[in-house]
Amino acid sequence: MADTLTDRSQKILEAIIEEYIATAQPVGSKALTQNLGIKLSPASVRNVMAELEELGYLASPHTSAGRIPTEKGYRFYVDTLLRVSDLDRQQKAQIEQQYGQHGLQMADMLREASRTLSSFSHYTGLVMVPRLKATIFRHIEFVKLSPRLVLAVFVTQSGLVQNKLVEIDEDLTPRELEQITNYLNHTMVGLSIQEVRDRVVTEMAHEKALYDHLLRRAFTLSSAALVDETTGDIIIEGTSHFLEQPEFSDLKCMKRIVQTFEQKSILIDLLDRGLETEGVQVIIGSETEYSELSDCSLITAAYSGKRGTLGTLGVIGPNRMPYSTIIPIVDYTASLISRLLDTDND
Amino acid sequence: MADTLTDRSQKILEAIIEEYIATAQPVGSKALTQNLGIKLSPASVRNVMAELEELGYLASPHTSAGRIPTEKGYRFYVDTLLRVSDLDRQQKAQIEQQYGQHGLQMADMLREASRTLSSFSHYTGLVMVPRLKATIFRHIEFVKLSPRLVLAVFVTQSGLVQNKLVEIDEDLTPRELEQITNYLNHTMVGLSIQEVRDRVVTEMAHEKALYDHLLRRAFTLSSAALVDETTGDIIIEGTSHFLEQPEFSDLKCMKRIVQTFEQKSILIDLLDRGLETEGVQVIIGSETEYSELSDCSLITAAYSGKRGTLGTLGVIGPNRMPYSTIIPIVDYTASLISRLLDTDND
DNA sequence: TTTTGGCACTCAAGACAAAGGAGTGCTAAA
DNA sequence: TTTAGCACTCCTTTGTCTTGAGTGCCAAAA
Repeated sequence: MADTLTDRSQKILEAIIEEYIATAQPVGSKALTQNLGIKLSPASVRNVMAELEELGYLASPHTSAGRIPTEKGYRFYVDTLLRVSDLDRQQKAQIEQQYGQHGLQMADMLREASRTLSSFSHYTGLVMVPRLKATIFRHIEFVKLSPRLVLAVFVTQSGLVQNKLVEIDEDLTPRELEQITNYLNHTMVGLSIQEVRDRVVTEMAHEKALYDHLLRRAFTLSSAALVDETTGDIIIEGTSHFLEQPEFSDLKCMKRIVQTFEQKSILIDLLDRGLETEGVQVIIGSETEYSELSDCSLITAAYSGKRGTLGTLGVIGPNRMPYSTIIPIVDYTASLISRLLDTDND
Repeated sequence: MADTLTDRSQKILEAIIEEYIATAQPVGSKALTQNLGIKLSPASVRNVMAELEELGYLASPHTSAGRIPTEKGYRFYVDTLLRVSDLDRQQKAQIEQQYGQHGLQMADMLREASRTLSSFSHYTGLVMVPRLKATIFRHIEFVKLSPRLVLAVFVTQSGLVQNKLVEIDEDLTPRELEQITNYLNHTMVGLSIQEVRDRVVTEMAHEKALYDHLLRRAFTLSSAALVDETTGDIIIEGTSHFLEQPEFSDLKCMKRIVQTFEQKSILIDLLDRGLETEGVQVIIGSETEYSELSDCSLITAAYSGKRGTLGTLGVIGPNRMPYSTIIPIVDYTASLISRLLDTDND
């Protein structure tokens, strides 16, 4: 019972998985020999199917139903059997078109990416908003809201605007605020947030800074403003596609998934995992390590700006997803976003 | 057959509606006389029920089921029968607590409001983000992203940050941008956006401005930056609560509603309607004038900042909603948000 | 005149049995 | 090694029957 499948077994497994993906119905031996390209008798196919079930690639819901793929089956399919083709020119153009018209503000672009992912895949689109940490300083501005409250508005290299309320201990005059702003904008521009933070830390340690009142305040303010919210954020579009999936017609199960989406934190964690990975990543069912999503799969890819990875995006749907069509969509969207972020502003 | 109901009819109608709201089951004559406070025989109740059905307040799904309220029934209930009590001290404290911990950035606060509305009502929370038009100028900042592209970052009185990409015809030096920024921030602070726009228009018409290069540019830039996006935005939380409602167990119908939510535009329109209304507004079923939402009701209220109404918020759920408990929640949340926006920054 | 008890009627929902069918596993023959 | 045949399983569908909740109406009671 070698773990390597014969060519024939693989062909049959592939046919079963693809048929199941298309129909959501257990696949029987007869269907395989009749409509799908299997040139064997049903009986032979049955033998192979029994073997595949033995090995854990298939399962049968009950005796007299056909077979459905297991997670292991999907995993093997994705790793070994699947050939993903590139999108053809027309599809690429269609996707690209979604972004063309817009004024292309960063946040809008990411939202549009999520929409596009959803509508082209017919599943749910996910886009992670870049972490502050991963971005590059372009501009910071402090707006005084009340004597002790300052709104820090921070613009990244790629045009993303983040803002944060900062409480301060001592009142600052508008003049002082302006000086601080100018100082920071001159010294920090072009640095990554990580570098900015390092700089602030080292300079603060430096004795000289302690004597310069203004400098000290500048550093205090900026370090408060640039604290990374550990939460991160994520743009989800097309949750309603889940309602189309027959596997989730059970309302209880459906609700658990939608609630998981609303809560976001789990999805953020899953998207985070793709940050360090090159290319498209597929997470199937329990590989998510969350029981809430044990029937869901994710297809993710990282996108990047000028200097390294900014975030990830992808699609989530049931395990039974047409991987061969969705993987290129995710892949292309990620590279498109990367390109747009790169060329847009320099 | 007068359209005015007798006292007795009203009592029975009220009991039926409240029972139906609680159980989602058609209400029969027996149940009314046994458990609910109706001191009549089932037969008498039946007579009244037949009459109420005749008048259009009730309907029967089929002969041998009880009665369920019609839209007209709910409308009469909300307008005439319903006595809403204030929230008690404890509930108010509980709601307030949700905002206490936060750093209370405007956007976060609105999101939190939507969450709170949803979790306290067990339905779906809606919060409309203030329209630019309704806000008051506090600060504007231009960040140059590329030679022809400027990011305008605009902070409102209440600390809401909006930003917008502006394309410009001619290159501006950082120095010029800074001057423009300073000029606008000095002259426009405290004005409503409407006033700022008026001002820009009149000044532009003024001959003098035409000769002042910088001034002209300042006005061009600011008018471009302050164009009101007609779209508006809305924060929706707790869509998953819809999955709990037995009336939407039909997936087809469920999906239509969730898609309507995702699209947002219809909800924006509905929330817009509450802008000019004082107090809590209830929109029942087909009063929405959207067939997609013909089985949904909204409870909305406007919230306001220092100077007049900023936006609306509310709850959407099935027609069968416990209006008596939700109306005070919406009402209190609206006033709480108004208070927070008022006191927070001055 | 209003209320109530009685009674026949309706209709959805649930239980049960029978039939149908899709698919399997196994065995023996090709 | 493949395939045809066959018994077996078990879900699904269909039809029938029963049950029960609730109604409408009528005649008697208040």
